[in-house]
Amino acid sequence: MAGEIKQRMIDSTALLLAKRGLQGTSFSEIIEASGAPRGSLYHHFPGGKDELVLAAVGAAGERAMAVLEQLSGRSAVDVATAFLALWRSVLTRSEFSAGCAVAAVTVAADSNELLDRAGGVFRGWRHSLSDLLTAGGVDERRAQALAASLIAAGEGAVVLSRAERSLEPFDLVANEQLAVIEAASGGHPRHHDDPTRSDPA
Amino acid sequence: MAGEIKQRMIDSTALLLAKRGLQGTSFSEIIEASGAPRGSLYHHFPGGKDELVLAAVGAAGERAMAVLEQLSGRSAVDVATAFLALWRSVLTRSEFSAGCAVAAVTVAADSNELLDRAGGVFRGWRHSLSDLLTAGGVDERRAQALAASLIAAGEGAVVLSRAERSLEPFDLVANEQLAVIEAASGGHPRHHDDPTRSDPA
DNA sequence: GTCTATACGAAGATAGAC
DNA sequence: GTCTATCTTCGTATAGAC
Repeated sequence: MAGEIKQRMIDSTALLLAKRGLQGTSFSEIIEASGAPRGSLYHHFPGGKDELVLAAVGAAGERAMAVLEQLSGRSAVDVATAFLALWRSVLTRSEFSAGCAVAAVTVAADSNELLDRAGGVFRGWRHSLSDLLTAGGVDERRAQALAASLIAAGEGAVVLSRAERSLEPFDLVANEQLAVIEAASGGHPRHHDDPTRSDPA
Repeated sequence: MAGEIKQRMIDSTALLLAKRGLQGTSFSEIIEASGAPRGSLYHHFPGGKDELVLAAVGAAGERAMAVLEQLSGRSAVDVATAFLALWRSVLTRSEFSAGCAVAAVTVAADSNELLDRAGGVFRGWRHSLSDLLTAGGVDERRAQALAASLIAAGEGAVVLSRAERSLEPFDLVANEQLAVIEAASGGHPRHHDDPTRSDPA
C-alpha cells in the first residue's frame, strides 16, 4: 500500500528530528533511514522537506496524544507517572541521543507555519493532560498549571539529561514533579521506588 | 583592543544560537551580526565554527552564572524568582524569537565535545542554584531536586512559550514552580502579582 | 592582522528516462 | 509512479594580497 511507505518516511523524519534537530536532519538521511526511494519523496511530499517536517511534528504530537488517551480514568499520579515514563524511555532507548522532535523543531524553526504546528501540539498536550489531572482529582485551575509544568519540566529534563548523558537530572526532576502532583491530588500514594522507571513498550 | 572584537563575535554567536539553533546559524550571519571582518574570524578562531560555538556556549553559561552569583544571601523564593525572570526577559525582549543557546545546541549537537560543554554548563547551574536554595532555607537534599526542576521547568517553559508565542505557558509554569519553592523553604511569602514579571535590565 | 576572492563540499530541488 | 542524474544554492574553509 502506498500509505505504508509514506508513513514510514514520516516516522523516520520524526525520529531523526528528535536526534539531530531540524537543520541537522538531511533528506539523504531520511531516505536512508526510511528505506524509501529518493524519487518517491517528492511524489508524496511535493512541498519537500518543509512539508515532511510539518507532517513529522504532527505525527510526534499524535503519538503522545494516543498515549494520554489510554490513561483516561486513572489517578493524577498515574497519569503523571506514565507521561514522565514516556520521556524517560526515549532517553534510555536512544542512549541519550534522542529527545523531543517538537521541541527540537521549535528552537530551530525557520517559519511561522512550523512554529504554529509545534505550538498546536503543545496546546493539545496541555489540554489533554489538564483534563486527565482534573479527572484524577486535581482542582481544575491548578490542573492547568500542573499540566504545563509537567510538560515543561519533562521537556527540560530531557535536555539536561541528554547534555549530561545521565539520568540523574531527569530522575531528580521527575520525582519532584510526582511529589507535587501527589500532594495536589489529595495524596494518592505512589510506590516507593518510583514507577517512572518501569520502561514501557 | 583585540579582545573586544573577539568577545563581540562570541556574544553574537550565542544570540544567534538562541534564535536559530546550531545548524541554523551560519558564519555569514555571525559576521554580519558582529560587524566583524570575515577574515578575522579564522584568525581568532582557527578551529572555525566548532570552536566559536564552543566558546559561545561557555559564554552563555557564564552569563547566567554571573546573575546567580549576585543572588548570594537572598531567600529561596527570591533566587527562583530572579532565575525565572531571566528567562522571561529573554522571551519578551526577543518577542519569542529567542530561547536558551545551551539547550538549542544540546538538541542538535553533532559532537561529544559540544555535548560535554553543554552538560558542564547545566551542571554548573544546578550546583550553583542548589547552593543558593540551601542557603535560602531549603533542605539540602531537596535543594538539589528543586534546582534541577527549576532549570528544567524554565527551559521547557521557554520552549512552550516560543512555540505558542504567548507568555501563558511560561507564567503558568513559573508560578507553579515558585509556589513549590515557597512551600519548601518554609513559606517565605512572595508578592501577590508575582515578581517574575518585573523585567530586569 | 585584516581583507577579498575562491575552492570545495553538502543539501535541497528538479528534469527526464523507465 | 518510481528512479537516477544533475543543477543550483549555500555554507565552510582557505589562499594569497595588502
